This record gives sequence, structure tokens and C-alpha cells, in this order.
Amino acid sequence: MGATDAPAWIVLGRTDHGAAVVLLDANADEFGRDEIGGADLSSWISEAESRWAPRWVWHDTPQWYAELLAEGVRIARCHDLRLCHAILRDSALVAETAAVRRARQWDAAPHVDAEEAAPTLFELDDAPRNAGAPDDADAALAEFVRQRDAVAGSAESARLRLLTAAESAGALVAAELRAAGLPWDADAHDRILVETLGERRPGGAQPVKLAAAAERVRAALGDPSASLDSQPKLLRSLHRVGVLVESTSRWELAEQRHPVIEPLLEYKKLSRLLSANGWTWLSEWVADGRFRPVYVPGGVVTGRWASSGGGALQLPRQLREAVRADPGWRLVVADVAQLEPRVLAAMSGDTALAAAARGRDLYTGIVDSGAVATRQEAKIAMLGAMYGATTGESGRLVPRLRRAYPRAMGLVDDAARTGEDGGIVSTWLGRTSPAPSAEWSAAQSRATEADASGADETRARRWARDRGRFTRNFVVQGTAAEWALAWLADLRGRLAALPEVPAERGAPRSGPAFACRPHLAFFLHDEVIVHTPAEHADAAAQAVADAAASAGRLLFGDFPLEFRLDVRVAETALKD
DNA sequence: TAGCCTTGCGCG
DNA sequence: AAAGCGCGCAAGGCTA
Repeated sequence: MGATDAPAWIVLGRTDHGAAVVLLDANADEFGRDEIGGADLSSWISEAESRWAPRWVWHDTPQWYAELLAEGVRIARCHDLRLCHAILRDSALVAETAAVRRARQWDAAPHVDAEEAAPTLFELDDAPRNAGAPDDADAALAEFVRQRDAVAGSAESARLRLLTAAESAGALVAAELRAAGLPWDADAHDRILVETLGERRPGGAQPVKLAAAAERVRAALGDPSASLDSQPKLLRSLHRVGVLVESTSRWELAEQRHPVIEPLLEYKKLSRLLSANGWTWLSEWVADGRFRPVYVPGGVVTGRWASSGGGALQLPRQLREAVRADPGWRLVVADVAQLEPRVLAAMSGDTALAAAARGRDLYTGIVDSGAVATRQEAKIAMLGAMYGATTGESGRLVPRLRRAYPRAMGLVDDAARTGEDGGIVSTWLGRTSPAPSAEWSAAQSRATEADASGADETRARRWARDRGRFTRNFVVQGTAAEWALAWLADLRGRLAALPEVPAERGAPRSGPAFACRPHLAFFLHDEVIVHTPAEHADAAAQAVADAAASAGRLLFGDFPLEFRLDVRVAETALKD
């Protein structure tokens, strides 16, 4: 690495023998280019990172960063071309999307590890969508320039810069979360399973307590061979003994009075634990004291992360006790109180709702304002407003919120109306909802034709309402996801600046780039878990809180709203 | 027998 | 059977 001006950006691309690097100045003008052999790549990147702290531009974060992390190289900033392409291509804030939209090769699905990919992935007729984004430097540079132009040409370029930076930072976090893993105590998990399901039995037989529950169900059904795992068969068995339900869901069963109900609900609960997070899950997903789920940034239309494998987004609260810090380490478990209503208050500029949220539980604040009588009512009403409830208690309470918080409610009502009319809506930073499908539009025009049937009209109206509820929620859920990305990105930086502990106090199972300092270990929409040496736990907890305040300012400036956190420092993630 | 669909339930 | 959004996953049943 020779003497050269500091590049603001470095574009990376694959070559046959390693990587091509393109050095760009702050205007994204190229002023240098080099080829690095594969064996030297991580050390070159490491040195460039410490010398210049550039923003790395690459086609797809997991395909570059996983390997760097494995070799102990951490970077501060990147620009993920695939993720940013998806945002800019659809954003209503971009005035001229044609160039980005034309670059179809960047419409790539999230990368899936070769070992996890099903063979069919490459046989489908929409193969180009799954082919992955181009990985050579010239293609990356060209796409980067297109994206820069798209952002620069926007009247809201500051928001789009923030969004693309946050999305890219999220991609780094996702790779780091996978590399670090969530500390998981397999023995504690096993104890929970044995305690709940009973002793494991050989030969694939059901564990003791589960089998006992099954026997009680069969006794109540008067049928020793009744099948409990097949919905149609179970339904017929229930009908035979006079339990006339239409489904076998918990909600409907719970309303029935019959000796079979209690053991059946018990059986379903235990059976669910066994199949979703039993010993099979444990041996498949927990290795060497870590649960390493695959996070998929931007995997949900709203901008939330999805996950692939391991059910990272569905870990039952029941198992939280198995999340356990390494010896001498602690967990900082933090979640945001009522994130979405707070985000709604901020983005709509509703000072009355912000006032209700100040210094307290937001739902309590709504009660104190006199809009509704109880906290439970406030919660049901607020969720109903954000999800589009029209019936039941929720639908009945929403109008009271409309009177008390017209600006906030006006924002979601407008989003719903736009969606019903076939329009698109955008989050605070500019992520934009997909346009309606051709089928949806066809159904709407069909309903306006002179010979449209009543069924045509009913269907069109139902689909319009469905879409209205989607766009109503999109703006809130999507902006909440943006806030959470900003929180994560800021927190990641703060944790990296905390002091290391000596190597012998490290958490070697967390991977070389994290082993000796506080690091993120889990993220779920509005919650983070940080794994930290005990002596830095307070500093890490402070970082979590400071990052939340920082994220609020980054998105909403001086708007008087706090994002309250519930922060706990403990050895397990068990909720008290 | 593979692949798709439905049901049900876990999470926010 | 949730009312009212967004997901992933396992299991059974159906179909080609």
C-alpha cells in the first residue's frame, strides 16, 4: 500500500485471483486502482481501514464481510449496493429512478449461504432474481455512481443519505451478529425442556409429560388411537364427542367447556415447544455455546429485518433463561417502550401525543389525557389505529384517539386512504411501499365497469381495504425500523469505542473481532442484547441509552420526544 | 416422493 | 376464530 491521498470511498470487486480496489475521492471521482491477491486481501483492507477509515462500497455485505470478520477484521462503514439499490429503485423521494431501475441485475434476492441453499433455488424460472448482484468492481462502480446521482438529484437527499447509510450499517451489524452469536446455555435449555416436556425417551418416542397429556386427551375423547397432530382428524374426533368447533385453534377451543379442552390445550402447548425449539432445534442451531441465526436486513417490505433459519424472530419467551452470558460477562437487555406510537408522534409532529409520551409509559399518558379510561384501552385503541381495526372494542375506541390526537391519526388515516386508492406511501426517510399488483388494479377497474357484478364490487372493496391497512401500517412500522437501524448503527460505534479486556478475559466463542469487548449479540425490531465484560456492563448500558437518544435526534431533530428504554443488566435474558 | 398449500402458533 | 399489521417455521395433506 503506497503513499496516496486518503480515499473517501473504496469500491471492492472480485477478480480471478483476489480483488480489484478502486479509490474514490469525496466527490466519488476515481483517482487510483489496484489489484490485491486473495491471500493479502484482509490485511490490505485492515490496513486501509485504520489508515483512511473509508466507506467500503461492495455488492453484498455478507459476501465480503463474513470472511473479513472470520479473520478478525472489523470495518466501521460501508455502502451495500444491493440493499441501497432496492431502496432507491422504489423510493418516491427519488425524482429520476430510471437509471437505477434499468440496472435489473441489481434486483437480487438476499444472499443465501451455499451450504444452506436448496438446489431448487437455481432451477426456478425466475433465476435472474436469485443470481446475486454483480460482484466485479466495474459493475459496482457504475451502480455506485447511479445511486449517488439518484440521491443527489432528490429534493430530500439528506433523508436518503441517512437511510442508505443506516441500511448499510445494518448489514454490517447483521453479519457481526451472526459471527458473534447469542450466548446460549444448552444445559439450561435442556433443563427447561425436561422440566416442561418431561424426560426424553429413546427411539423418537414423545417425552414423558407430552405423552401423558396426549393420553389424557385420548381418554377424554374416548378414543385410544386418536390422532392429535392432524388437524382434520382432530377436528372429527372433537365433533364426535360434541365439541362443535370450526377449527382447532387455541382461541376457539378455549371458549368450549368439555373435559378434553384442558388437556388438549396443554398438549398443543408442549407439542409446539418440542417441534419448534426442542432438542432437534438445539442440536441444529446451538453450537459451541452460541445461537447463530441468519439475519436478513431489509427482508421485510417495510424495511424490518427478516430471518432465515433458526426462527430468530420467534424465540419463545419461555427459553429466555437459556440466553446466558459467558462467565465474567453480562447481558445488557434493552427494549424500547411503545416504539411505534412514539415514532408516529414524531413523524406526524403531534405534540399532544408526544406530551402523553413524555417521562412515562405512553399508554398511561393517553389515559392521563382523558382520551380513554384504562391503560389496556389505550393500548388496544393505539394498536387498532396503527393496524386499521374497524370492529370490536378496538374499532370502537379508535375514534376517541382521533379526537385527542388528530395529527397522528390523520397521518395513518391518510396513508390508508392513499393505499385504498392504489397509491404508494413512504416512510420518514423515504422507503416506499410497493405499487399495487396487476391483479389488484385489474380487480379495481373491473368493479367500476358497467356490467360489474356484486361479487366484483365486494372483492374490489375488500382488497382496497386490505391494501389500506397495509399502507397505514407501512409508514409507522417502516419508520420504526429506520429508527431502530439508526439506534443499532450508533450503538455499534459506541460499543466499538469501549475499552477491551485482556485476552484471557475474552469471550473466544464470540469470534476474533469481538472477543474482548462489549458487542451486540441479538436484535429484534425494538430490542437489543449486548454481551459485555462485567466491568463494562454499566458503560454498555449507558451506550444503549445514549444511542437511543442519538437516533431520535438523527431522525427527528429537536422534536420534543423521548424514546424510553427498558434496560436491564443480568446474567440471563430472562424477563422478570 | 418432491413441492406446494393450509393450519396453527411463536415473535415484534 | 381473532378483532387489526408484519414475519418464519413445522407438520400434515394434497397433487403431480
